[in-house]
Amino acid sequence: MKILIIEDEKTLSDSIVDYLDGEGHLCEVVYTFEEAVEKIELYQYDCIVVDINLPDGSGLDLIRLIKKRSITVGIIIVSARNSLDNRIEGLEIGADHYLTKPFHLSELNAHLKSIHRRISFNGSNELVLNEIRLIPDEHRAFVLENELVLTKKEYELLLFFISNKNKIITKAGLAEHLWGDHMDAADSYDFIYTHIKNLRRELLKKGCKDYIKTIYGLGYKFDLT
Amino acid sequence: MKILIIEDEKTLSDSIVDYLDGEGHLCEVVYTFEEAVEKIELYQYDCIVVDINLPDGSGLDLIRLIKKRSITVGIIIVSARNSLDNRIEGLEIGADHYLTKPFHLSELNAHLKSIHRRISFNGSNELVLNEIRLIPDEHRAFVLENELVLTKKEYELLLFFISNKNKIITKAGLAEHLWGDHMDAADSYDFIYTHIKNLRRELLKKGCKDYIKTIYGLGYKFDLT
DNA sequence: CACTGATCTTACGAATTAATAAAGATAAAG
DNA sequence: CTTTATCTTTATTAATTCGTAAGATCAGTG
Repeated sequence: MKILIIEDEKTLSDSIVDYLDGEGHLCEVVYTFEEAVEKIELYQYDCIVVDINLPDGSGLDLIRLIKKRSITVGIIIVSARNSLDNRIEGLEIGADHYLTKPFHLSELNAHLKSIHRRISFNGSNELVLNEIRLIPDEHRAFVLENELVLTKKEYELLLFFISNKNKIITKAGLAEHLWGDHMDAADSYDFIYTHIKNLRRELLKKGCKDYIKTIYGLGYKFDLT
Repeated sequence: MKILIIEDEKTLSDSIVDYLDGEGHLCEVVYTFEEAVEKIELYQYDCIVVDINLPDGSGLDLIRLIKKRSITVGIIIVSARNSLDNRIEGLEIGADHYLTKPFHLSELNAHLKSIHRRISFNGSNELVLNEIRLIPDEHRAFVLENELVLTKKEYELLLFFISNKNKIITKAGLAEHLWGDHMDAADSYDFIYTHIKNLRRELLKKGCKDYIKTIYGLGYKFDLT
């Protein structure tokens, strides 16, 4: 999942990022209310983890903004205050979970999983698309009953394709989502060819139609039409 | 989209162009205030990306000029200065977004997308014209339920026709919008015939009426009357 | 109706972009 | 520390698109 962390205590945000990276998520961090607003308006995240006490504003206001703009994103509030008021207010305006500092990172992770389940598949814990079936919890993928043998990048690639089915995805867009924003324009995206090729081969090997269409000069499209 | 980049640091402008080309945009670059004024008065752009510090003037003045002339164009400011003043002034006089150097190209792209959304369609993300339907976000076009198979140029051509429906379009006008300023006045525009023909054939193949009327001696018209 | 210039059509080659394979680098596991 | 798996780079081959050129056709004009 792509997660935005809004937390001004650098020690905490660092350790969150470390942990979630290890869990296979892609994290970005901002330290202020203002930065958060900008990020949220420009990019799409699966989930945000937001501290209520920010140096230049309240996390609750950020949530209000998100709801006003009808942005769909999982929301986990983190706060030192443990007042019941805050908790209730947070959940009332649309947050999904509330964590009181200090908390165990595994708690955060559990909440994330619950959000993941909710957004990825409606209740079920599988993601089915024609003959393809993903079990994100377990990082596994099937074509009918055959399990695909995928590396992490290949799995992420497939997941990204599936969650953007029928849309054209540029190589830069792929790079941004799978490799984060640490890419330079000078870099070439040649390695993507390799991953695409490997994913295609594995899908084909397990008897899957080639849904990954190349859009010459632009990118790729996972085409189910 | 057709985008004018006004940035005197050649390294930066080059990498911007590279990136945006990859995203399917058409870019032109100028390096000075004066050149920018000239371009803006002569041609039409969907968006400009303007550095505030230009060798012969201020990007802010350029924006003022644009507003004074009531030219409609998306404006993204790029600046090394991070003073709040500049930012506020830029946005106040009518810029849409502000980027502080250094920035990631994906950020710029996100801003462009937001502008694109605003100008392309009012709320909806489809562009419907009789039996033709465009989804600019996805670079796709349909005739009723049949998807058209178009190359980049063909798609752009169709989009340009549609956004200038019922207007006469000269070959020079077409060349300017689809090929930018990389054309010499001495060049002939014969290659346009080929693209027009290919587009017509694909439209016809998918059962579309021939809306592209030839105006002998003048150009073309996408005629819906 | 024939002439002229504009437009259409077709086919081909250069340039760009993508796919593949294999080697090298990096990271994870034993 | 060694081994293994995964990721990235590099080089080669294949595919697609764009634009050119040349001939055919069409519209306007005297």
